[in-house]
Amino acid sequence: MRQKRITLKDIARETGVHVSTVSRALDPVERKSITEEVASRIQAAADALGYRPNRIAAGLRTNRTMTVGVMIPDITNVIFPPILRGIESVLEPLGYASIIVNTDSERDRETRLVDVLRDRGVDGIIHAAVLRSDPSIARAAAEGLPVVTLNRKVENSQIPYIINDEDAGICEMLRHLRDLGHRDIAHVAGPQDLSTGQLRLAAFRNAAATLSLDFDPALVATARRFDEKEGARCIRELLASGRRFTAALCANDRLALGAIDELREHGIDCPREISVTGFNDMPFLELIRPRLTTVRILQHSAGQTAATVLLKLMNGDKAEDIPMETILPVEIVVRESTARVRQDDEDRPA
Amino acid sequence: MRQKRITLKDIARETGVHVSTVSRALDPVERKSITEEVASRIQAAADALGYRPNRIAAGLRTNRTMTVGVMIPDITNVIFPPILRGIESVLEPLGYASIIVNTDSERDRETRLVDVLRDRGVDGIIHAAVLRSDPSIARAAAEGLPVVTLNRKVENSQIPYIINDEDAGICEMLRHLRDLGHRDIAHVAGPQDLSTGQLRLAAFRNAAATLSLDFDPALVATARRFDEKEGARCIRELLASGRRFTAALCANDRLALGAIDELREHGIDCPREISVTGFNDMPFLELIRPRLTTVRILQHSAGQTAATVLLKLMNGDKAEDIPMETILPVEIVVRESTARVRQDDEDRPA
DNA sequence: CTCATCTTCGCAATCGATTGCACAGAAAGG
DNA sequence: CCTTTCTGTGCAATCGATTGCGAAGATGAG
Repeated sequence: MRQKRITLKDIARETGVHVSTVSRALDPVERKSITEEVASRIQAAADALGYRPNRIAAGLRTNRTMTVGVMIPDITNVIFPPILRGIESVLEPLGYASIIVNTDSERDRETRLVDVLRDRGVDGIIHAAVLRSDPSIARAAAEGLPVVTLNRKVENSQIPYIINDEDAGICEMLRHLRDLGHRDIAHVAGPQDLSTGQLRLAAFRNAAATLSLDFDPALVATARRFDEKEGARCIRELLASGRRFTAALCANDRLALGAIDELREHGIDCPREISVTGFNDMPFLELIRPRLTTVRILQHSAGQTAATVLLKLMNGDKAEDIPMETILPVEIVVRESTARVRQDDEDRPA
Repeated sequence: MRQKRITLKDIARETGVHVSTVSRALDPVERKSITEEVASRIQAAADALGYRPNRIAAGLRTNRTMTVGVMIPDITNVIFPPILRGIESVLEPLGYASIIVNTDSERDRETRLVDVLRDRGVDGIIHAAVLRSDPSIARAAAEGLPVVTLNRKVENSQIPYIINDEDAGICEMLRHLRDLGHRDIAHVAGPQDLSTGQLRLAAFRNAAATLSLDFDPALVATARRFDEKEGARCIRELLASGRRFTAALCANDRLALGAIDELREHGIDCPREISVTGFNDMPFLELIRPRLTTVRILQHSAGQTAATVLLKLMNGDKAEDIPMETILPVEIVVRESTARVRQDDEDRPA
């Protein structure tokens, strides 16, 4: 049979004091307003009975559930689990638990899930979904719910955001390719309805300008999803266009892996004939040949940072203590999928 | 400013009825005990005001939170996210949310997290952790909390469990190797304090007997963790032992991948000289050469099944309607890492 | 037309913890 | 020794929804 829980009332009966006294004695901050002797007697009784506070009841009264909501597109996407561990690493020791929901990047799901989280009384939300617009989360934030976004910013809002320095990552990567002698560099862009896809394309364009490289719209192929199949399709498209290119900078690792596979199908060797780069540095990359040159993102610290900012928000810290924008550094990791452009390619006039 | 929530009381005031009437009108099952006209008036008011029930308050009264706890070793392990999606796919449509915790396979963490979940009043727990013993979860179940375990059973308990037919998987794989002419087959075993590691070693031994193959303890190397590095180390160990083997059946994919890499380091080709097999069929395997022959586990359906059984438990279904044991089928997927044993090897007398 | 039966709804208790306020007794000050 | 100020504890309301019970009012049977 289901054991009935020990409540404050039980302890009160046991120790002969009022439940409010018990409540105070067990609260670390209120405890000092209670005679030490009484407090420790209560503490002892609580321990003896195996008292465990009922967070539901406390939550009803205090309106704090010590729970946060985390919204991500899809947990099976390998970049998210490390983020979640990062979040957990700062929140869990403080007694917070998190409810994780997958939006599958569908707008109506996203809207519904925001409500689901609010109904459950979460104290705050970390929003790592990637749709480029979503009124529901903005509304929630406007109504006072602590919210931070990860990997993207919500326009026209006061929502703090944490992003990776993707601009710098793309730029460094492009510089790396340029330094290897590449001039005709294609971009396999991600879906343009996802913030990551759009941001990285913009970054690519900017980086080209910064490095005084030509930006040729014909050398941009846009994927419909972030997967290998689309990476392959984009490369086919680029190849079919007849435009010459010696390198392809892809908007993420999976696109790059698909691209390399497809090149191989066409008898084109990476990196000897065409260099390919990825983005994210997902796990297991070391095991796939050629080992992919990519941009490493600090997923774990991104999660930690998001959690830290959310905490400040939930604590009601002063606005000036809350960083509205956090840009995390990225680094390029050079492996085997990029190589110096071939002499005959390099010599041939553009 | 934080908007104050609409409560039943607000609707009651608005419609001129008692809050209990409102409560009933909004409850799909109680609704029929209310005049249709009143009910729809209340419904309209609720919609107009944008009423959202406070699950915390309901939870306090009913002692049901519509929340389940899910315990896994580590979310960054690629086999767990599909399980979680499977769980979600059955629970979420019914209004349940899940709190996911990572145990890191540490006993004290596991114990503590069970309490964390209970304090939050979860209605049930799906326990996919892998330690071979853990009194805390058994105690929770004994006290009446609905619990099901995934991937392992808890001895001496009435806890329903869902497992994959690993015995069959190992046996089929061994048969596959035997059919390819292999006779000297090594086993790279997983950690023996984890149920998966232990189960698969036992399965290997049984399968050898079933197939009348020799089981040579000297051809078993035991990994301390389920990762590539340990797979490599085990292969080194086997190679160093001087015992001859033409195939290595590994307890999971990562061990297998490490093994193949290490063989390559030693100038040994897989599959030409030594065949290697994995277990789990994790994502991205298709991208790694040689493509690994492995055992596919239905992670998603395992999650679904666990959730379904947990639901029955939480609904208080009759004991005979609750399957205590569910064994999910597995299938071997033959790719490139296994090949027929070489003639000279085959001919050479054992 | 009366009494029994049903429907429909209101009343109030309840879940367990928190917290503003009141009050009693002790310590302090004059 | 009496007032004033603390200090420690009790009292009771509160958070919002649920639900057993009872009381009107409606309906029906006789």
